[in-house]
Amino acid sequence: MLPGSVIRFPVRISGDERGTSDMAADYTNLEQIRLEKIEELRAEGIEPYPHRVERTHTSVEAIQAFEAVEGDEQAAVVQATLAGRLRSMRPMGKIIFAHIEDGDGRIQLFFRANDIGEERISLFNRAFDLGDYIQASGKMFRTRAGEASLWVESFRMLAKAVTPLPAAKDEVVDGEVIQHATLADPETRYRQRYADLAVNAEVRKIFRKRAAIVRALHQFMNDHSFLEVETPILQPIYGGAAAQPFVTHHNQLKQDLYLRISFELYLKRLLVGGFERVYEIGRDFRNEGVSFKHNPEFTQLEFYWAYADYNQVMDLTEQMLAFVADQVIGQRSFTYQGHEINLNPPWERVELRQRLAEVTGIDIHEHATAQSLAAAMKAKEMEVKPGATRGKLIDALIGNHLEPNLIQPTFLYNYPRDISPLAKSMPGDPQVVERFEGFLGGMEICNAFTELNDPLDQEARFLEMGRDYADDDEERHPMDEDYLRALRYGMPPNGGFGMGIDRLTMLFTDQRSIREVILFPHLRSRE
RNA sequence: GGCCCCGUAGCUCAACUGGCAGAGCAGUUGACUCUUAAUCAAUUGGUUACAGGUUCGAGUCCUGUCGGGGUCACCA
Repeated sequence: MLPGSVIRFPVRISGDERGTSDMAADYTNLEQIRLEKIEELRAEGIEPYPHRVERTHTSVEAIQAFEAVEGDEQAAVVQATLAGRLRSMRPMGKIIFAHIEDGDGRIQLFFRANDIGEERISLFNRAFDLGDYIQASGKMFRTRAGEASLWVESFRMLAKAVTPLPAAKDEVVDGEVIQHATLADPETRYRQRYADLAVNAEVRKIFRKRAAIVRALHQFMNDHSFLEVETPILQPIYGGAAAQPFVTHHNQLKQDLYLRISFELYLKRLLVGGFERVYEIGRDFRNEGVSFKHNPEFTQLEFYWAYADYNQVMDLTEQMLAFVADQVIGQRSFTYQGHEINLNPPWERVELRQRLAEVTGIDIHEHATAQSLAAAMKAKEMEVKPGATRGKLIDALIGNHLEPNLIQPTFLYNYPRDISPLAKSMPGDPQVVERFEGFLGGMEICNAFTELNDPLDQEARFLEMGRDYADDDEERHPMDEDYLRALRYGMPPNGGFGMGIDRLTMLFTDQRSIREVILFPHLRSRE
């Protein structure tokens, strides 16, 4: 908070004032009761939000330490101070069983009036609620029911929760927490992700796995001598992909800027500068519709590899995903939406033209123009968007007829030139470029090509885009003069690669919606 | 943006063709010294997303708005 800035304190509303102020929180009955408990604690000289914690063990550490010496008469008892959030309470008169949850897991606490006095038992029952953070000290032991637990000698409040967690009850069976009537409404789960995470352990698992995936990718790239770099998110000219950008504005410079739609053009400038292998993992922003596989901001890995071509990039892609699988799930195969997917190299490699002919009966080689291809598609009763370029028609064929059925790892290669303005043409066939896309689980997850490093050809491609795309087509690539200047200094032959990390995470976590693998997915604002 | 579905207690869900808005869990009160979805008894809690309309009567039917989900378009 900056000095001098205005801080607005929420005001507690009661009685007739309820609902008349737009500034204060509106407390529910349940919250009112807990606010009263806070006052009660303070009245008894207990601070409900103390500064310091004296944790000695996490839940898992305490149980492990206990089990290591359990049954050994000579060994010292395990004394532990634990901290965590109250997740269950089972008071039985003058004893209480409760579970707290910490970052590692759950552990049971056992309170007995004989040890801590009826006063403390009563305080716990009166003023402590599910969701509160507490600290408890005592000795580890095993209950008659067989659960390693903490026999509490003292406890204190660490942070009182005002709002109850949106969960009813949990059951632990064989170490797995089974949720009974927990927070399920997707809207609330995404808008209040903190509550979702607090209550749904399997959601936390998804994001741990996501972190493991990103970690594995960093490790793989670093191990293969790729230099991690950071390039601008705010760009005066956007490029590197066919997408609409977000526009923002720099006040002092009086300049409009775009949020990047890809890293490509900046990373390739670095190859001009002499780095041979560079990569970046970061956020792209695309001003487009949202869907189960599109979020306005998403995470990508891009790398550029000097002296390699798209065939070598295909090989590296196979190794990379096998490595990620090994690191993250310890095996090469996993289930995605009921399909068994195996990431063992090699992937199926099939030429785009051949697979399109097999599936649709249309040989794109026989249709050199958009008109001809559109006619062939119409003859098969396929929908054809008026004004689409040949490349866009082919793209539609891929999306509608190939992609959904590409469940097992598959590379489609050799793409039409006009939707690949940054890829190098095939020797002897200028209408086809050395480009491939990788598919998994019916989704495209990566895109790569032998990068175009001929500055004159690149300039021609930019001009082609300008000619073939209508002035108001927002996907039209703007001419990037500075990028062309960079290419004129000479860029080594190289293979480039881009992969969506969100979609990869969907696959590894068996999630159908991208919102399940993004902590705070974009939602329309309320009102 | 088009079309379809949805929005009821803190959470999960009921409420037949329009007829007194309910349950489980959570909460509150009480009982209970090895429970673990603890149990038992009692009990609080609602502008049925919002704004209109039709009707003697609307959670239910109609119109609009807001939000979500799905799908198509767009798009990786």
